[in-house]
Amino acid sequence: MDFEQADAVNQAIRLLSLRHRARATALLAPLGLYPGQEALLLELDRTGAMIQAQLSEALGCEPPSVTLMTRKLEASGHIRRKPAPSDKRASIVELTDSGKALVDRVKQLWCALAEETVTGLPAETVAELPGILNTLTDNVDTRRPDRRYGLIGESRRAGER
Amino acid sequence: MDFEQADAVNQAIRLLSLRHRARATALLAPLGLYPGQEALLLELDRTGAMIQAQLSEALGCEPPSVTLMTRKLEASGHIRRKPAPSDKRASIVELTDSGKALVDRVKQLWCALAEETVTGLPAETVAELPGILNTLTDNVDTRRPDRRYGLIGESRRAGER
DNA sequence: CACATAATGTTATGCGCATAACTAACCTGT
DNA sequence: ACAGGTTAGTTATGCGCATAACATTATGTG
Repeated sequence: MDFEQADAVNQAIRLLSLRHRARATALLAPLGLYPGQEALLLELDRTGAMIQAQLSEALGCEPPSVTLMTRKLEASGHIRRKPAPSDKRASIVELTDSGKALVDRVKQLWCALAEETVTGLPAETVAELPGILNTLTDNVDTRRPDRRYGLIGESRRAGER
Repeated sequence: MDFEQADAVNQAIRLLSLRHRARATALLAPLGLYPGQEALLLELDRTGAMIQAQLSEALGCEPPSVTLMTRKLEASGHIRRKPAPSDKRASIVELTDSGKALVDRVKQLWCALAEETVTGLPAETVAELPGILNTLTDNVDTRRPDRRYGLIGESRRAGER
């Protein structure tokens, strides 16, 4: 692969990151949320109460990031943290009523953003999109155990058909 | 579009952003570069010396970000800033010899990263990838003049075939 | 059981990126 | 020629994310 093509790919990913995040920031601001926080709320809504370590795993970010996110979301009243009875180190995170209400609004925004994002693409491409993006992600993922070699069959991730 | 699909798209973009950037960070670290800086160097290599405002435009980030990036790259000796003769407000940014040497190494890394990223995708998909990503980007781009409606024909960006 | 090792979470620090507020220089139009 | 608006750049501040270093609790093995 020559540099032109490589740069086209890398640059496109970089710009998409910037713009998609910027758009998400703008949409979430009226709800008093910063980007990244919505992912935490949605995960709690999807899976239910869980420990921070699980959140870190699910969100794909490091424990210190989760510490800060949970602290801020707790301060704004959308989540609650309580000690885990079975493990004195861990704290269980769950949505408050305020948080549950917010999630509904976030879901709407999320649909609007996704539709806006894929506008103009053929339906077929849209259908393949999550799979393609997840493949790209897995290819550069150094967090999960290295399954970059010997990946058998399809890579599977949340949201894939 | 229902929430499941929407979330699959948004989440995939978010994770790809995180992982691709993380991988770029790891690859650039041995060169003493942080992610984002490589884009500035590559742009200078591609287009030649330019003013910060043009860099801001080309990189798709805000002027204050360019101020900091240029300051750090200047401190590490890869670029040089000198006053523009025709405009006392502006400063011209250009690569130093050290910077030019670095660019060659960055280009190699960039090719390796892109190849790693698209591993396992059919060649046809790889060929369409920059176009798809640029469409997504344009769809959520609030920076450029709003061409989200009435976009005629193809959206064109650097690197598109 | 004791002790080494692992896992959970926190604090400190640093980078990229953003917005807001500001200065200095450069146009315009009248 | 000068008043008003625009543009180039900077500083200050804040968020998300990362890594490093640390304290605390769990756990598995001698």
